[in-house]
Amino acid sequence: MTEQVTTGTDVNRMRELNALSIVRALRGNPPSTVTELAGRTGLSRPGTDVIVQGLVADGWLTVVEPDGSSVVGRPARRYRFNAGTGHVIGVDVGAHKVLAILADLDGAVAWTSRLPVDPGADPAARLTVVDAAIEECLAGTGLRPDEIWAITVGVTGPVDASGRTTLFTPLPGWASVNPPEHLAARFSCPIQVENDCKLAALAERWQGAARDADDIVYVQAGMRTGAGLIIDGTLRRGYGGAAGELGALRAVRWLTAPSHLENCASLPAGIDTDDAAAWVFNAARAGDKAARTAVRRYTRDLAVGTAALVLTLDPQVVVLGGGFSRSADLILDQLARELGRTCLRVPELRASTLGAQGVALGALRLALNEVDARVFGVGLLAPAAPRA
Amino acid sequence: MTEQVTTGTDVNRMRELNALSIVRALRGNPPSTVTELAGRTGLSRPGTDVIVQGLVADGWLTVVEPDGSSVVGRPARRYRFNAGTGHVIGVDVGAHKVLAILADLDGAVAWTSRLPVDPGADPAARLTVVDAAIEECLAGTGLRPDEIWAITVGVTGPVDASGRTTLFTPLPGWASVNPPEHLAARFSCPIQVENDCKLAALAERWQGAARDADDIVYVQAGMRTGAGLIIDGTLRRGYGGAAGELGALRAVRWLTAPSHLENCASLPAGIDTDDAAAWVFNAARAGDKAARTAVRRYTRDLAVGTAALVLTLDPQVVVLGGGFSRSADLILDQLARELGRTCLRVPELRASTLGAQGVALGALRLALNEVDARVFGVGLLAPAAPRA
DNA sequence: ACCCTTTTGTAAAGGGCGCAGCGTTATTAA
DNA sequence: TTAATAACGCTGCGCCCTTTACAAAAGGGT
Repeated sequence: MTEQVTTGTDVNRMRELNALSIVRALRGNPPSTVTELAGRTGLSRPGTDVIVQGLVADGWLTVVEPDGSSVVGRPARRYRFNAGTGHVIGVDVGAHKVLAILADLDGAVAWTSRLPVDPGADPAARLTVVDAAIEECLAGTGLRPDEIWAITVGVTGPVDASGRTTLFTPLPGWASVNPPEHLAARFSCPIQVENDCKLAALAERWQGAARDADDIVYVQAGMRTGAGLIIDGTLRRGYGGAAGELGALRAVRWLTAPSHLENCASLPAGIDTDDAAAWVFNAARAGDKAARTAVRRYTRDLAVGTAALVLTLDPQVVVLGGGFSRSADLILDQLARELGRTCLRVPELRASTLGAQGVALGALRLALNEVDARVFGVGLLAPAAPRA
Repeated sequence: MTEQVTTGTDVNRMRELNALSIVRALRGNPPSTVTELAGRTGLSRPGTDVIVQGLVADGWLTVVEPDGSSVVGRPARRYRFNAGTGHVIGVDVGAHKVLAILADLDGAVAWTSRLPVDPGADPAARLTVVDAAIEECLAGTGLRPDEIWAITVGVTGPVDASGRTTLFTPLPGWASVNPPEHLAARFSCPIQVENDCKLAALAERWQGAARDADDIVYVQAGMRTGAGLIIDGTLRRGYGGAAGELGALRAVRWLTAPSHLENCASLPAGIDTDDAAAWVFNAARAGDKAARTAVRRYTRDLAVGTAALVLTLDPQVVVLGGGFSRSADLILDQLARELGRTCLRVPELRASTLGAQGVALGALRLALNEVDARVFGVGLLAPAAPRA
């Protein structure tokens, strides 16, 4: 006997689907009237009204009493999706800082907390800073832990299905850490960990430079070089979560590319390693010969791996992000030329527009995706935090 | 005003969905009783019965009168999905041959036609052979053109959204040809063109070496080297249809890899170029030193691009196909070693099991996908050929 | 030969839902 | 004040699925 293959549609399920339909027609739109919702969903107006009343009773929707905006005729009540019913948190665990953002179900940011952390801090100390950043977000908004519906944490290095970074990570000692386990003590909602490049890619598609594209290669250009891939509108992780880790291949020269900047001949002594790249980019912009050469060599090496990604995936857009994307003006033109030499079809090249917030915003988006899948996926649940 | 976002579910649509549900629960299963279908779909037995009777009346299902297989109780009528209601054709347009396969909606092969074609034939001559191969399939099965529900044609070179191979193609003059336009004169069903590597990848997942995997890199190893990518269970084409064309990147050495075989020192004079590779593989298997070196060098170059694909996509399985996959025994071990050196996580390596039929079978699968999406996608239509 | 068990086939009753239609209500323009 | 407009809200209708019940068709045992 075969297992249950497809789920038949009951008459109750139909109403559930229609309720979901109405919520989806309202989310991301300004407050709407029942007539508008009926038009968008294709349902009849009386039917829509009944469902809307039910959603109001459940707390998903709230009434907005009519303002004077109607032209003629009886002014309609408008309904608004109650984005404040639930909240999510996205965290970026970087080498020098922890950035936590708290937002409602529409993704509207309610609080941001940025705390410094010592690059050499051990995992326990780093997790303590994560806790503190999250705590600040809760305190700032007055929310309780059980009012958080999902949390996503962004870290460097590939993340496997269990939320661990087993393969490697630049953060000291981090491989043995399991952040979901740590956070589960305080939060019972779904908690995910994801690679920072992948999250930044997600953010660029959500609110950044690639809002219009479904096939995106995001290249993180910084002291570490990485990539995040969005294919057919969805973030792709690969079977073991290591998709985009092309930098591990010696031949693509991503590992050594930043050394061109660090070893620039005209670099004055005494500049910190972390500031060297910025100095070289500025010098190149000012016309310094050696700096221009260093940037050219860096870009040439960056282009090797980028070309491999472009030829493999044929994306619509390549987004250049990471710390060096502030100097995209120095990189993009040459990158385009190099790609033009090697690629069959050169995609659009764009610079990231999100800056340092990219990873945290991507974490937010992934947390929202989790909520969407659980709460708005199959049927419409009562408004409450999903359990992990 | 926003456009219609989600489609509300009417009570009629519910029955449509349930009918679809039942068809899906029956397809790919042996003939089933109403009770079994009710169990699989979660619908009630009487309700299921009503829908099944409707599907029989529409011609989607046929009754199988009870045999003596029941153990106890009244023997049940069994129902069977009428796979013969429609048929699809998959065509592989190669340099030396055209292979056409005709199958029913279950993918059961009903006729195969393989016709030789001169490697130097111009596009018109090649299309004539395609027509002839299709004609043989129709004649062999006694089907009329309007009983074909979808056709897919596999060609070498990247295929863009319009079905043209504008970027490049190894077939002489082929860039200016639009096979769908040609076939549309005789067939009004949907006609697609797709790259041969992508189709072969599809076939390996359907009936070949990677039936269990959702993340697959298919590498076609032959006189031309190419790749097809299946990510999260779906064939990915890229924004311009050029996904997987990594071979165009000089640095990955796929273009020149076969030359190691062609230029093998121990190759006797007078051997045809097309047979050279096979000779070298045989010689290597027999212990010939120069041949073993040639194979080793070939595999080393093949591994460069394969590593790039694996690191980019982190697939579960890499399938080695193409003409050289007959000699996978000589290639796979070394390929695994090379990948182990460069990749974070080495996927399973498997040899293709479909041989020369791969591309045509993949074309068949893509045609079936088209039918599934159109006829079994949103609702259940009457059993008739969809229009292009 | 008969009855009992098991499972299928079929008919009738019941309930939920969305739709169409129409009267009611609230507001603006004249 | 009246007409026009558009949203609100109620009632009856039809459809679909479910539950319940009963008849029909086998096999097995007495």
